[in-house]
Amino acid sequence: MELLNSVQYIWVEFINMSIVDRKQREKEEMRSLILEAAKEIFLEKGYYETSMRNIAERIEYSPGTIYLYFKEKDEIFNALHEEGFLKLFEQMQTLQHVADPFERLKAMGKVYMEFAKKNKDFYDLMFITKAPMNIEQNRDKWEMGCQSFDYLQQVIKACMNEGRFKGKDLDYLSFIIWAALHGMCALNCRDRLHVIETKEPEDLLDNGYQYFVSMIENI
Amino acid sequence: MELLNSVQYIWVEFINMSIVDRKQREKEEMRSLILEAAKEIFLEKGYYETSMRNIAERIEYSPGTIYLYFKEKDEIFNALHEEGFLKLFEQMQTLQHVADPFERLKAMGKVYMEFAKKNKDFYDLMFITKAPMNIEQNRDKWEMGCQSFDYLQQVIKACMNEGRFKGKDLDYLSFIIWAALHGMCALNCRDRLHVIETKEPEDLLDNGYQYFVSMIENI
Amino acid sequence: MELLNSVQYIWVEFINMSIVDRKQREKEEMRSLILEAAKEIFLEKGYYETSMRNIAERIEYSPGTIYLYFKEKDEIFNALHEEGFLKLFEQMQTLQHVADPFERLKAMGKVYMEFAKKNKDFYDLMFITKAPMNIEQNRDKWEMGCQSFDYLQQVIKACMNEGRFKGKDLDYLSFIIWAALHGMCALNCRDRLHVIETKEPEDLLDNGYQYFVSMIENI
Amino acid sequence: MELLNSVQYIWVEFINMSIVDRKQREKEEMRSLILEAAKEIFLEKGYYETSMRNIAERIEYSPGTIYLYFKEKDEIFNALHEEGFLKLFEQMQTLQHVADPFERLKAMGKVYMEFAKKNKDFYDLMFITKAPMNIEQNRDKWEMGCQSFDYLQQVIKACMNEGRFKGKDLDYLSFIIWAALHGMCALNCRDRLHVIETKEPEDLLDNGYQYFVSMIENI
DNA sequence: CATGAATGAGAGTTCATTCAT
DNA sequence: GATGAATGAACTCTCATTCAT
Repeated sequence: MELLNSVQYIWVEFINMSIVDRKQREKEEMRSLILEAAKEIFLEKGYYETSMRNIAERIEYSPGTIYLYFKEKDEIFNALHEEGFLKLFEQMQTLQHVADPFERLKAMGKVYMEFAKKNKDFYDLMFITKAPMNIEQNRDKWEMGCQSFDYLQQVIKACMNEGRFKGKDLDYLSFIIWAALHGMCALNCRDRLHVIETKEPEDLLDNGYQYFVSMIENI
Repeated sequence: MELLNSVQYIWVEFINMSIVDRKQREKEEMRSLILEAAKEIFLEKGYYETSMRNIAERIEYSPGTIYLYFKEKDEIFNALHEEGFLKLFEQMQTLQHVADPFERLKAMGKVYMEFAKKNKDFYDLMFITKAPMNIEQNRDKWEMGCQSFDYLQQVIKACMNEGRFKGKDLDYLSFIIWAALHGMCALNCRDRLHVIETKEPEDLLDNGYQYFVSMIENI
Repeated sequence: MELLNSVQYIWVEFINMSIVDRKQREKEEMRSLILEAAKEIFLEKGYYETSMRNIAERIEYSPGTIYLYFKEKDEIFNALHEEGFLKLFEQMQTLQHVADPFERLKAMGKVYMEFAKKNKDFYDLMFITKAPMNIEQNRDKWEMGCQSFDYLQQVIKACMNEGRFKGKDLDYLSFIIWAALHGMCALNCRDRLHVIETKEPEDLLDNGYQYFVSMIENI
Repeated sequence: MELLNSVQYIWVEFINMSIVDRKQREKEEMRSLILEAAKEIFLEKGYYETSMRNIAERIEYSPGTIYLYFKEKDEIFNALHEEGFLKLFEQMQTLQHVADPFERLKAMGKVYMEFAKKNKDFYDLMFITKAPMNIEQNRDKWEMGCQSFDYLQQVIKACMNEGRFKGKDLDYLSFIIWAALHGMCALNCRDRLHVIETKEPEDLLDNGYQYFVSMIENI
């Protein structure tokens, strides 16, 4: 009898666990659903034209529902912002095995540009959008941006330790490298590449990267 | 009698002409007045804080009046967009006396960056903002952008004719040059330079330009 | 000819004046319309249940229209508050010819109660409602309340100067006199008089006033 | 066999009864828990800041749960209203040993005012708030108010039987007495005592009571 | 030509209440 | 019995735009 009770108890616990799990999972799924919709609309219309109502309509829920998952509009954008950086970090992880620092630097540039090409929405949000965020969120936001930049600087420093970029200042150098990449990505994000009518955007970005490499090799 | 009629007719026509002229002139003046006000507010507060009411208040007319001169809000911003390009063109004019094409290219870069530094909001509107504009307006917009780019390409071509940038493709080269400059300006415009905590934005831009020069000298 | 011009000028001025006047008048009328509606709804439902939408619906205008006449919800209530006090002051004016201070005090009580009986809505707003108002508005609000109370105190002081209310403190005395009147008015305003089932509210107030008089005669 | 069945039946009934009892008891406990939380929040923040969610959070149940014990928000406030009267009654109980009716009347006034001072929000709810309650609830509400008033009248009648308040009408007299007390309490509740800048609210209420006593002694 | 009153649509947000689980 | 996700209606307030005058 006692054994039976024990078994029953464990069984019930197991059931409960799986219910809790499912709820948890559903909650996560809903958050993702909202974030996905927000991201889409954001890309289409920009920060200011993206409304809570828009997002709610797209996912076919009532506006109030969103507030069960996010405290306020900015929290959504903050979450997207973070998600974007995590995604970028993740893709940068693949470069850990590249031993030579300059090779790694070039590979980073490639990864960065590929990310920007494939995730225009995220890229826009992370590096272009000027959204009014409250202080606390802003700090977090900067933190991820700073981390990214710090990582770039470490790699460039490693290059310098190996004798590259002689006589250059780390900050200025990092800045122009980042800016050159960002310039290409940003022009693409905001559809300015059509100005160059004789080449396709895709083509421009790919060859732009090659020229970028040639630039940092000779600077 | 007939002669008299003819004379009268011509006279009246003349009068009418001058009235039409005056009306035309006044119309232009009013448009300028509105644009000026819109520009001021826009430069102070940015696109989304600039409302038709704001503009009307500043010029001390009623909101409705603006609609007699501009079909809609975006038409005003389109006009500002144009004004921005004219301003940039104008500043580029000062370089006409620079004979050596490479010197001119470098000077252009400087002018471009100074413009972006001193007119953050114009620059934003011209090269970053993804404004909700209708097709017709968009065409005009592209035109000015294309003109700018064409001019850049001409100068680069002149450099190539002098033996610079051997083996490079004009389009790709123009693109990376533009992108590098734009990258720096855009990061500044959207307040991303604070990520680099050890240097001031002003300083970064100035030295970034120097490194940019060094890059295009060695590419 | 000059005379004619002068006459024309005056005539046109006259016309313009009357147009300006009419506009002014219409503006005032609209404000009154809004205030009237707000007052009604306020009396029916109280401060918190009175919404801008309610008010707009009642006057059959769009919600936005109200904002052309009042900056925000509280401004409406502030205006009503002020209007109420002005009305009360006005009715108090009729007592200026009452020379004897005690007679005037009693008359004031009567006027006060009549005001409360006939303007339950205003009275409620002025002396019962606890609305969240911003500081600036609050000061104005208190000012009118203080003025009222000061006036009451002056009259009571005059009575004391004539030998009445011997040995009493002016503040406490003023307070209990005001409170006794307010108590009757407030119970009426919030429909508590039905608790006394054997008398009609009207009757209670009238005779309550008589008993009040008898109280202050003998205190 | 039949006997056995009977016994079984009774036994089962007994068991059921006790289950029903327990359920009943638990239900009561839950109601109390909710009311207690509602009261706390209500006393802290007032009616309009008290939301069903607040209450649910405080007792660590879900909002839906509350609806198993109360049909709607107002039912909770009705219950609180009742509790307020019970509390007041209870405090009045302490006066049962005061034999002399006039002494008791004066003591009642003191208790009433102390209650209002110490339980501003209860007092507000009981005697000032114009709550949006349905008819049935309203009847209950009146009942308690009427009981209170009846009790006051009984005491005053006893005074009259002893020769006090000669020639006065019971209803009018009860009314003015109640009103005088209520006036002081209500002005305090709704923060109007600050109008009297030279005295503290506490002080005003205490001395106001003394003057009230002096009034009913001499009426 | 100019007005300015008015609108309608929409913004972010809150909350009492319901209901499938 | 309890949950908590979801809703729908409400809130205050803003703004581009229209239109009778």
